[in-house]
Amino acid sequence: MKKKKSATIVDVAKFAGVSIGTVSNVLNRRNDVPLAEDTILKVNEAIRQLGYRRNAIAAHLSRQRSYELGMLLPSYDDYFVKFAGEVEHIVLEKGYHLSVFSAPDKPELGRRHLELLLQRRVDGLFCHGLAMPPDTARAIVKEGTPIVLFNAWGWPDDIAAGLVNLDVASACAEAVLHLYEQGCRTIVYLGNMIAAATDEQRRIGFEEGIRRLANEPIVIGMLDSHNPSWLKELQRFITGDHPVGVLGFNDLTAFHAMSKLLELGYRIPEQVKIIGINNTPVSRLSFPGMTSIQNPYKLQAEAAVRMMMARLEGEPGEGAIVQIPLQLIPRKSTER
Amino acid sequence: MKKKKSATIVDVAKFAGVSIGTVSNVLNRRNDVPLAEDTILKVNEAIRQLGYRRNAIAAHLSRQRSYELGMLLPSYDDYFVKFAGEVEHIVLEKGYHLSVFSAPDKPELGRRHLELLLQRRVDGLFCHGLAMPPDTARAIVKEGTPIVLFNAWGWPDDIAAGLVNLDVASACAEAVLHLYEQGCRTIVYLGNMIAAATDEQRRIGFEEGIRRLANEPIVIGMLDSHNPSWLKELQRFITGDHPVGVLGFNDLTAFHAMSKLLELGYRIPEQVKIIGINNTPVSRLSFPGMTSIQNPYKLQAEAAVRMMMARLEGEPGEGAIVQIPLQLIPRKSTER
DNA sequence: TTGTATGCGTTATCAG
DNA sequence: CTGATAACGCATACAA
Repeated sequence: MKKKKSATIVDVAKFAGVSIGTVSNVLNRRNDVPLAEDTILKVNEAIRQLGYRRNAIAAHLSRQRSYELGMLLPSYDDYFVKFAGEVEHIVLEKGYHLSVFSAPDKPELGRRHLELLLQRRVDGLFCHGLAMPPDTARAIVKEGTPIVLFNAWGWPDDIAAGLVNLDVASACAEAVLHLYEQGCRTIVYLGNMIAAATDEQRRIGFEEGIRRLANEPIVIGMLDSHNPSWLKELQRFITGDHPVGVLGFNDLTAFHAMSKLLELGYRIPEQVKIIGINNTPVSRLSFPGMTSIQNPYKLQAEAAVRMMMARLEGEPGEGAIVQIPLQLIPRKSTER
Repeated sequence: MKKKKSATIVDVAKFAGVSIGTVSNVLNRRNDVPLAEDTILKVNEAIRQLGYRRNAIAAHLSRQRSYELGMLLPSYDDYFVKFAGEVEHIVLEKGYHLSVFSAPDKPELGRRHLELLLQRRVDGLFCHGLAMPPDTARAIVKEGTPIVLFNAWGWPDDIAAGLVNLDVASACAEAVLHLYEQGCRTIVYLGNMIAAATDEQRRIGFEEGIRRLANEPIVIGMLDSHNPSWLKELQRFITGDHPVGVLGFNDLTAFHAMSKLLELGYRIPEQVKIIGINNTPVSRLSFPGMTSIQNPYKLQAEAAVRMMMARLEGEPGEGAIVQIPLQLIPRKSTER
């Protein structure tokens, strides 16, 4: 119950009848230091008996490395959590600890998180493009802490140790084409102006898709789900000649639209076809099943960690840029 | 770019022309040590100029406290993430850092996480009842690290510094009554045998609700969503005389059932009424809107942190037990 | 009010 | 192969 002080390396050394340096050596199994089989046994036995547990704080101070990595997220949304979980898992295998923070639209809170991480002397930072302004990032890197950015579209590429962007734009363009192929002649993007930078990529892709359809007679619409009249405006597009295609900001936005339309009596996919983004459980479980865009967070996590490790354990090297492709998952909501 | 070594307290002292002890004093603004206004200014100026940032690792080693708290989760499900985020936010205000881990049904991974946290000398642990076996918890507490348990139903109450359980059982009982009041004379629980301990609480509450209806002529059913035939079995309950009430393991399970039934042509809420648990966005956005049970994660987080802080900063005290009430949110899916 | 000295638990260097 | 010993950066009694 009381703060019973735990055994230290000194206790172990005493118990095993060896010196503290030796204990440290068997603890860290350093390959350039040969060890007697017998010593190892003695030390391990002492560790067991005393219930010794290495003090990571002291080790980190001595080593001048924290073996901690930080991650700054804009929110704890489904996709980010999965990404973070994946990164956590991978870096754990490599002996690192991941500290995750999110600062939902609170710049001031974000700075506090960052300061905390920096005070903890994290060895590196994974950072979403929305979670930190570019010049802050540049300053941190200049002071020696590598940063791997993800989903930082439009950032200057001289800042980070790496840049891992989802190719959302291409996926959205593909989605537009898919809607066209399924018979839509009116295609609408239902966005989210609050999440500006994220929204922009979807818009860019949407417009790119439209551009590829330049010679076709289609009507396009750009709506925003934070505008109270989005539903009314959406209804105006539904004329009856052709099905209307809707690409939502994410699965939830798309699902919201689908529910509202069903409630109003529209038939999906006959009158309206809908596509979401992120392929969350709701898109799979809804009726009708909702076409969505799979977000390969695992791939992205692997790429991000690879970059971080290259910087941490290898050469400084160039900051690589990687585009992660997404995949359209067709379901009932866009069938012909 | 290079690992430019950052300024230390020594540099600051030199620059300000004071001693290192003084710098430490102004840094920590200890109230039993008086300071000259002038010294404070000089030191702060030096800190600014040198871009000094305190090394938390060294401070923690010296203080013999890590100001880090750990959290062990069974998964990164929506509810847990929100709870964790809330705890993180609250403890941050109090100067603590929260490290969250999840070990989706991997006992071995869970042990590694725990070991890591212990090596980092966390000051305390928040732990879900599913994330650690009771005797492990007991051993840790005996060695001096306080544990606050949450959703650890059925745990012996002598272990932890505190126990914060959601009163899921009562909420489920209430849900059963709600279904009855809305006209259901057949009431079915659609569970999840994989999440045994969690499922059990729902079962207990469901059965308690049924018991209160002991004098009424009702048919009850217990199904499991992991049994491939759950949907067929559920259909058998739908005879047409009265609406059938379904309580799902969580929103997703309930939503899944609702979608499947809609697909088969059943009408909701006329023929089947459905209740989910957790009140996630999908329950609000679905059509028809799905009645759900609100999980007050913020309340629970506050209670958990309060207990932890009492143990950390105050007296050892008794391990309190708190039951957090949940709230039924009625929507279309259970209307008469 | 400020400075000095010691300790925190490890790692790493370098003689034995 | 093993054992002293000096960092690591800071906090804190205690002396001045």
